[in-house]
Amino acid sequence: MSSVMRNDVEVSARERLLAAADLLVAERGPAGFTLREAARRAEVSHATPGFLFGDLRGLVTAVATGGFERFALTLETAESTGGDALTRLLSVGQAYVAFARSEPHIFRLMMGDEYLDHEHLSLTAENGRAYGVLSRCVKALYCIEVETPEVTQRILLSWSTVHGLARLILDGPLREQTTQNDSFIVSVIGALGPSLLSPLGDGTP
Amino acid sequence: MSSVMRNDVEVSARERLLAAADLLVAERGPAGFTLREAARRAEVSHATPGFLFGDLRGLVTAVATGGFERFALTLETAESTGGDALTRLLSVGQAYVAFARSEPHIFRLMMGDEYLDHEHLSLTAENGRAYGVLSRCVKALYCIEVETPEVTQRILLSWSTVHGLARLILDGPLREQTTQNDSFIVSVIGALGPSLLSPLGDGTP
DNA sequence: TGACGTCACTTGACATTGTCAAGTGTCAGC
DNA sequence: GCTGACACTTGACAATGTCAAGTGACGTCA
Repeated sequence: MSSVMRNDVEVSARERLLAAADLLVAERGPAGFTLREAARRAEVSHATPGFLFGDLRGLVTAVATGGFERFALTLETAESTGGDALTRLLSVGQAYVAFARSEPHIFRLMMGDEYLDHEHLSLTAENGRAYGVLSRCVKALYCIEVETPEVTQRILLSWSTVHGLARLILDGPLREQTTQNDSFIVSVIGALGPSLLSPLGDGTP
Repeated sequence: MSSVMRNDVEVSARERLLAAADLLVAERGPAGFTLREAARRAEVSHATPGFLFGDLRGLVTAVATGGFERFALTLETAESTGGDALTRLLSVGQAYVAFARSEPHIFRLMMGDEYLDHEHLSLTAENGRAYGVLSRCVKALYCIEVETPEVTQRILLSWSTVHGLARLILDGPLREQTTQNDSFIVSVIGALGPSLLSPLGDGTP
């Protein structure tokens, strides 16, 4: 029996591994992550991660799943802060970038194709929740219920912009700039306004 | 002597390694890349990559440098195709996404923070060339010579959008969709038009 | 009560990897 | 002919992911 008492509750190897892996990814990033180091921190034998999660991708995918959960929650919270449709959409965009900045390695892991097991992780479903938030905000913007191709275009425009901004900030190009303060981010996202407010049908002549 | 004749010219171990590494990254991606496999393909000993490029990051960084060169060339070509300022900017945006789609692994490597040796690679300089293209296009849009903060905001808006679109297509979220055809990409990038054409000063009240 | 089986791991082993020290052969210059 | 630099190669090491086999606690049924 290798389960351990912590705060008077028995914590399974699985839970300890997941917690250790989460911390390890947050510290070193997906590339520096190691099954054996996770095992060491969780105080289990070196083969336990493989036994419990199948393989490296299995554990990493489990970590990503937790990230998606927090991510969706963050966006949904931002969505519910009120204001008009555009305000809410911009809030969600800021929350998107803020999440990426607060958990850079986890975000990279979630959005990177290389480490995840796409068979096991229902990536579309997980992203679906984030997409749903954006979709609702954009539809509210046009007081429309269904997602026409033109609405999809606007959703993807918003998604691309905030996603790109997040990645540029994380992955170098915008890393060192003083541009990382919030007002800069708000400004760039806000510049999307005219495109979002232009009548549907523009841009697709 | 381990240099090899190919087409009557002597090819150094360095060149063969670089070519092999390039191909290997293109095939397997940065995560699947291995020094020893590159050495095998280049028909040099297993320690040669380390000897010539310092370490893993050294060789990977060299591969990325070649990618940046092709990337900048692609954007500059798109810029020079003529048309008005907005047309040129949208062309550059499409070229940006097209490059990412044509060399997905190399693009991921170039834009990923994890594998590159930022000390050795003048990333800012390399990105500077791509940034320069965008900057010129946006400044032309407003018939302006200097890059004011408001212009910077528009440049970053454009950059974020095309970069985000590229990554969403590469890294999952938009992967399976039929949305990958060119007209879809053109449409999303084109939707940026109203924001870009709105007078400077909008969005920053 | 005791044999049996299952669950949740652990132990041990293996091939593969990045890296480093030391060796080797070739060639230019004196 | 000798020396030293150059451009690698050889050999070794610790670390990693993965897999087969072992282990011991626990529930179940005879």
